[in-house]
Amino acid sequence: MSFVGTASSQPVPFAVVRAAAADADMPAELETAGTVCNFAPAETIFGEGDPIDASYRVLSGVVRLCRLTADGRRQIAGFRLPGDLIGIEWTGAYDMTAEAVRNVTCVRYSRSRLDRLSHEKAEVRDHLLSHLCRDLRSAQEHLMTLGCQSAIERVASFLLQTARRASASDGSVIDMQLGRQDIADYLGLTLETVSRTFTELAGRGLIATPKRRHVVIRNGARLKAASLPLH
Amino acid sequence: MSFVGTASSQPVPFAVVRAAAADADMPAELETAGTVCNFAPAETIFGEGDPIDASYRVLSGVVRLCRLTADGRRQIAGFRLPGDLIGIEWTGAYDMTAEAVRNVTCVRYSRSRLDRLSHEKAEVRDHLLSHLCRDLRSAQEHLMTLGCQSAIERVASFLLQTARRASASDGSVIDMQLGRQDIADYLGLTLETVSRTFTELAGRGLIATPKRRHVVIRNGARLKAASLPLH
DNA sequence: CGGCCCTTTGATTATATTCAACTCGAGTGG
DNA sequence: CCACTCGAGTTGAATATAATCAAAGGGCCG
Repeated sequence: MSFVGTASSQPVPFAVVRAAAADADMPAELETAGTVCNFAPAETIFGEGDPIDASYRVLSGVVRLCRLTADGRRQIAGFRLPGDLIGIEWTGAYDMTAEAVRNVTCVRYSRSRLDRLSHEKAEVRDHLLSHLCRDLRSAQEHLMTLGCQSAIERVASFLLQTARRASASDGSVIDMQLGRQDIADYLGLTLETVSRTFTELAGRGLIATPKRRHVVIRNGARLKAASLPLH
Repeated sequence: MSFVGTASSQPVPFAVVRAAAADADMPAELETAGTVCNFAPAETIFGEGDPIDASYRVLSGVVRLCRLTADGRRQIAGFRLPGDLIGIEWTGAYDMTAEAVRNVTCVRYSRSRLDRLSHEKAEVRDHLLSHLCRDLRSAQEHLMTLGCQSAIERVASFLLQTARRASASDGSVIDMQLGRQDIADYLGLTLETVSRTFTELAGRGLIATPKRRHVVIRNGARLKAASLPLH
């Protein structure tokens, strides 16, 4: 099977998209403050329970936020893309572990500096607040997925969400960087079930999987029908 | 079977507890502002998608926050107890439906007034912010439940969480007001599965169900072992 | 006391998990 | 440049878990 014909030849860089949009409402104070730092694949940016000494803004790559259980089960609460802020919780300790999925670049804001900025500049405070609200909203959306949807619906919703965040349209190749296990832990499924579901969706012609960690939405409308219409 | 001997004779009023604690850090401005209003069982306080014209503080009773899918599936995002604030999202419309589980009393704050208060008084703003953080944290906890736990673990965790919120200790009767369907929709299970799990836990002697919507934790330690140790 | 709704229980089925084998492909070193 | 190797992904068969369908029991309300 071949999708070279219809698929655009340049993969949509899932991990670099949205930076422009997010930067648009980024206060100048945050734009200039902070230090750039890099993380290798699977490297920990901060760990659950660690005292909060810094917050980060993602510049490139994908970050996974996750929690582990005592017996090793993992739940990924979400993926953060360029433009997103992580580690801005107001408690004393991080309540999630943040890990680089593959190579990641961030801007690091020291806690004290961010506190001062958000205290002095209403613009910064509002920006952090709106991020917090976005996180809450996305967690609630995620709850619907985990509580109400079947495997196919979960994967279909996830792919649509991914395509939307990447501003990808039908036919564009999305480089989502994520392996099957990451997707499984995000969706509350096993990696085998995710794999089978990809195969099933590809068989129906709704998507294509040209190469590892890449995906093409071939029929967004039908994919949407396969996902759960939330309202 | 009888638990009258060990169970305290007065049910712990799950729905009235915590008011004292929550009120402790309640800004005086919020304490005095607003109008009291009542809701009958199953009555809608506000609906998902409605324009936000007011926020509420629960005085008594239990409120469920939920979302429906197009085909009628329901996910309950959480239950709100006295002292909790609902409808404080910063978007233009409510993103949840809030319904009274049984009789509920609330204080209603008009949107414009709350906006003004939070703008003028840092104390009020911080209070709203801390509530928002609490909501986010509880949503993330909920994600672990829905993504990682088995039916028994979910019910056990839920009961422990309920007991903690009610400040109930082993042996006290907790009036949780919730029916099996509400618990099921919160935990992402069916009501039959919830019922069977209650039966199972009661059979093991971990809990007792003296009457409808009441529950007694008989062995909190073993119940905790049956729930998922989150870390 | 009667009716209704909530809850429990049972039997069967659907769905996803588990365990296992195999395939593919990307990256590596000869 | 090609062969090799290892990790990621796919596929299959058997199993476990919860959902579904159905019926009966019990408590709370009038």
